[in-house]
Amino acid sequence: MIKIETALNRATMTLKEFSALLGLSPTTVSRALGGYPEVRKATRDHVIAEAKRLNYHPDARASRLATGRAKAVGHVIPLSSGHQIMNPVFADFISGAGEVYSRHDHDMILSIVDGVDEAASYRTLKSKGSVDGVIVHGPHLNDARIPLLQELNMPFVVHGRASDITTPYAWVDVNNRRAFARATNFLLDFGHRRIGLINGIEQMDFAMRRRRGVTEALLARGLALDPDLFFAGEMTEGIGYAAAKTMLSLATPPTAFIASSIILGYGIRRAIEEKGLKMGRDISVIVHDDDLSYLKNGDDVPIFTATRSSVREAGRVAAAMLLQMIAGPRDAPPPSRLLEAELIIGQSTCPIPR
Amino acid sequence: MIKIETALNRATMTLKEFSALLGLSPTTVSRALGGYPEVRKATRDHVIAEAKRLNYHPDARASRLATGRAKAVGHVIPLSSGHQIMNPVFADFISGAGEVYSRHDHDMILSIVDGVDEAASYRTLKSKGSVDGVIVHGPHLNDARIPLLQELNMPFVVHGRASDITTPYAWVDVNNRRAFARATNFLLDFGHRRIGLINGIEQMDFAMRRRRGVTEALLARGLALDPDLFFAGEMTEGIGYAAAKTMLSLATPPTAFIASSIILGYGIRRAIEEKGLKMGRDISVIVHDDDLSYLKNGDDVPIFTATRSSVREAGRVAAAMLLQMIAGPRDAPPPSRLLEAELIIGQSTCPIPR
DNA sequence: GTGAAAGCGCTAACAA
DNA sequence: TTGTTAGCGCTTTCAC
Repeated sequence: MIKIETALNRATMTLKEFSALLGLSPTTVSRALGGYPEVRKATRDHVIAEAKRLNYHPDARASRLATGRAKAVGHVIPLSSGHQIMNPVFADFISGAGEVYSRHDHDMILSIVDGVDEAASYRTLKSKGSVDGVIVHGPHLNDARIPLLQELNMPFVVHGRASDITTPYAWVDVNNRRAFARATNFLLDFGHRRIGLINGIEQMDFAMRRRRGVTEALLARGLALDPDLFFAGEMTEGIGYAAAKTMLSLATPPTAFIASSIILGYGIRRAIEEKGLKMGRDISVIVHDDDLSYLKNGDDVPIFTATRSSVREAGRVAAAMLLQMIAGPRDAPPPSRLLEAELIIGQSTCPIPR
Repeated sequence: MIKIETALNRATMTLKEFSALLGLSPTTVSRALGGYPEVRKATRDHVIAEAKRLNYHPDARASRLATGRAKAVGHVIPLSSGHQIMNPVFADFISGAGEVYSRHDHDMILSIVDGVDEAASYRTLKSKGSVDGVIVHGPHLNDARIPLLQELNMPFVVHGRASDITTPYAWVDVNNRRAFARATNFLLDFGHRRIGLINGIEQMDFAMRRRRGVTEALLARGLALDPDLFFAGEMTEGIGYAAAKTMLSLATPPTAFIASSIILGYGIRRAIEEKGLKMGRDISVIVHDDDLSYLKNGDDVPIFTATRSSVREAGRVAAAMLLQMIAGPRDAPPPSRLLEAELIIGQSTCPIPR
């Protein structure tokens, strides 16, 4: 009795206390809250209303132990690729995924694992049981995490793909190859022949696909990607600037650029203007970017043409996919989705090459 | 017996199985692994070695229930301020905090709560018990989360401060006021008198402090901040561009700018160059930025002068503080740290105003 | 439709 | 120093 009195004055309450308060058994209350069918509607409604009124929430620690499910999903960021988490694209993805998790009452756990013994980190993750599944970020062409997670029988969804891996696995990716082929064709149609490509590091699967999109489009018109007009590196302003500057100093400089990120684009613009040229008049620039949020809300950035797709949406899709894999049978074939990138044409592309 | 045989072939093992394997009691093993003193060194070493060899890790769900501690920290991001998570500064902070958590075997939980009923979200968080404490991001001047968390008796550390709140609470902040006062003095010393300030939204505590730093420095020389030379808004490229463009069109335009973020800086540069002016020659720009990682690794961005401080370090400090609060007595006075921002002077500041 | 009771795998008194 | 035992708060058979 005393217990019940005090329960109301505590920040938190147990199922036993709460059910005693309602004059019901813990079992019934648990079932009512858990959405199990074998409860009378009136009972359920009453339980739910009272839970809300008294702010009762089942202790997540206890239900995790009892069910054996963590109700949590891990997003693992290798510390080595420190740039990964800094990436606004990553933040957007996470934010989309987070929406889905909170809708399904799952936690999102961000683990920064130091690359030293990545395999061990995943083994630990599995055996501690604090997540039911993971999202794999920034896959390399032949990413070791994929076979590892398969071996551990840990459900996972890859954001992107690992082209060198042939066994089936679940992934969600944006059609990078196509987006870059389109951008290239767009420039080619306007007569550009010398197109500079400034890309991300090519161990990353997405960067490789983007280059392939460019080369394929060139090839289709009997052209090849001039090594002098190609650069792959970190996607920073400084790198974009340096790469563009070098290319612009060539005997026959490019008449257009394709850049793998908006940040590279800022650098490229700097190099162009330093040469006394003007973007959109003297030289075309197409910037690929996956939904960079600080260019949203009515920003007027006419000097960029962007190929954008909602990475946030990709996050939502991947999260939903993973939750389904966790809930459903483990032997279902891995679902995957290829999202088409949206192509936005702005004012900066000059129709006629200089 | 059979149980033990199979345990080795399973992905995961219980304490009971593991301890039986070693011929010890579960208690002893638990103590050895948990670092409790009352275990013979030889025993502990053996247990640790075997745990490693057999990849035994205690089930986190069970230990959470048994101890009543979640071994997890929450970072709550209001969805309303969607820009929050997109922010590279936020990513850096998170990454620093994450380092500390993984060193202390704590999980980092990212919750995206929809701003609709934020209070309820925190109550739920508390009563579900899936975190031991939280980090509060992006505080407003009079942030409602602070009294709420205090009422809930949930340990928390604020990244930044809420100036209108007088009750003591734990926070970690960069000295924004001083950084901006310094930047202002720097420009004033070179003779600048018309300095444009392009700031973040002023409900955010950091933005208010930055403006205060500027006005105080001006005031100390008998000057005031001209309303025409002040703009506060979202920190996007487009906003920076628009604000700078407006100011540059004034009858007496500014001879220098101070910008609250590198992204604003990119926009300001665009406006300047569009006017046919050149940064660092015709006009000075000082950009404040908290360790924007994509300007790191040897980037050569001479046109920016930046006041930088390691937000990553702030993340580390805040995380360590919170872990200590969780572990220690609840009645200790809240610790707080004011980190000084590093001032980096580059080549873009022209000594003589135009 | 509801309740009693037995775990989930660990930790922490208390004993030895 | 080690082991025995009783929970932590929930879910889930199994009876009623």
